[in-house]
Amino acid sequence: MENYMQDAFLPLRDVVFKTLRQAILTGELKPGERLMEIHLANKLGVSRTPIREAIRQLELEGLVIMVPRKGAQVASITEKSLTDVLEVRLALEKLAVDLACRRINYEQKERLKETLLAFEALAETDDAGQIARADVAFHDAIFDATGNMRLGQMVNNLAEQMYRYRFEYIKDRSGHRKLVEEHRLIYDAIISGDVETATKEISVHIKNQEASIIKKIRSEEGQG
Amino acid sequence: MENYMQDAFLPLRDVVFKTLRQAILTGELKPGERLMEIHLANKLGVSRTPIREAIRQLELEGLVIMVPRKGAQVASITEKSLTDVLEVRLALEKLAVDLACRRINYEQKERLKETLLAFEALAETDDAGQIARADVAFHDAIFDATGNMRLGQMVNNLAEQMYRYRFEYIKDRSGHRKLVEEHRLIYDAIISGDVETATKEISVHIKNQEASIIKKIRSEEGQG
DNA sequence: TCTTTGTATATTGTATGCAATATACAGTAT
DNA sequence: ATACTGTATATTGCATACAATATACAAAGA
Repeated sequence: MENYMQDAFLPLRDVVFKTLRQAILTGELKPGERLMEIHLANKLGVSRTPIREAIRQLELEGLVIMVPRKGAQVASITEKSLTDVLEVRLALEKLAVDLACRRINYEQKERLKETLLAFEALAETDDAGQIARADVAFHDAIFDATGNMRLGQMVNNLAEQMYRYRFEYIKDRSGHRKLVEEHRLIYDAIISGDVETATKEISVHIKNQEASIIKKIRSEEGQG
Repeated sequence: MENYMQDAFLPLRDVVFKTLRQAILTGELKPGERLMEIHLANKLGVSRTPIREAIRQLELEGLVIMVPRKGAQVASITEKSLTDVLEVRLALEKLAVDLACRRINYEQKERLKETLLAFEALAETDDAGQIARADVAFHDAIFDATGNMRLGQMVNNLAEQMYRYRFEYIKDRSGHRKLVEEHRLIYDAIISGDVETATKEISVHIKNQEASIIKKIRSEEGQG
């Protein structure tokens, strides 16, 4: 936790922000858990000021919720909040592939192909972390092709809020073949400029994720 | 009344945040202008701490940009950043009217009608501030009908980034008739559940705004 | 026993002090 | 005159002290 030397050039508030975000997304900090400033400051070896500023950012990202005079706690994901987020995310992912179909250039096609092949190769392995990163890289290549950076930022922010459950649909290898197939269909559609197929396939892709995450949430509610 | 009580207990950082945002959106603080903590603290009669926290929020909202160790300055809107934002906003506004068509209930229809009539009445006047608020109320009623709060938040955040130019298409009374007509078409489509017409008309509505804002930006660039 | 109230403690909200860094400007050398 | 450099100033980054408020818990009364 105290190894922020590697990012020594960054402001402490950003280091703290990244540290806390990571802790939330990996489940080290669990939904509902309170984020107490003094405690975190001691743990990370900094003062309360950068902790406070980091918590404010996390709030804006939707990862924590703040109650005035009571402090912050890790946001808990309800099925409703998840479907709300996914409803918006689906619309933006569709927009992204639509724009990508129309605007992608040669270099971007090359890069998209690289990320696709990297993902396919990693899908044969069991390294869930690497697979997750390759998945992000593929989608980032699509956003890059849209030429609209803000769109990519917004979708990444929405996607981040369900990273806590991302491993669920990556863990079981039976799903890998399906993921690879979905990516391939999206890729082919974008390369050939087929807007209709691209938006249809990205919808399938997102909805499959939604289904597996909701399944996970329900099972957690069942036992919790 | 409730609002008054809440405002009285609102943390200073939120008061400062609202104050600075208002100053930016009204043009009192101009693009490129530096936001210096001590200066603002003296001006608003508070310490630097709530100023800092407010500036961080403004950064996350895209209204200011921060340079490490140099401070914050009011974000300047380029034509590219504006079209990027509007591209995303259009997709989300379409999603909103789509969902509203399918999900709106009786009370929400009543409220939507009220906001429509209020806007139509105010469009006859010259009070640009009131007209702007009525416009926001109408769109908020649509978001309310979607049942997806997050969608409304996100669109409002995007819309906020062009409030600086909002008065441009409200000021000239010749445009009022067009605005009223557009609202009416959107309203009718939502009430009758006509998804196709609703999304088409909201597109027209947004694109008209885009055109007038871009016109304004270009004229500013010309003289500035 | 249950409720209420008072008090001690914990925690956040705000102000301020100090250190690190950037900026501005004068003075000097070329 | 111009470029460079050193110093003073301005400004942010971080830490800490103090104030305001919420929380927990115990004691007292119904």
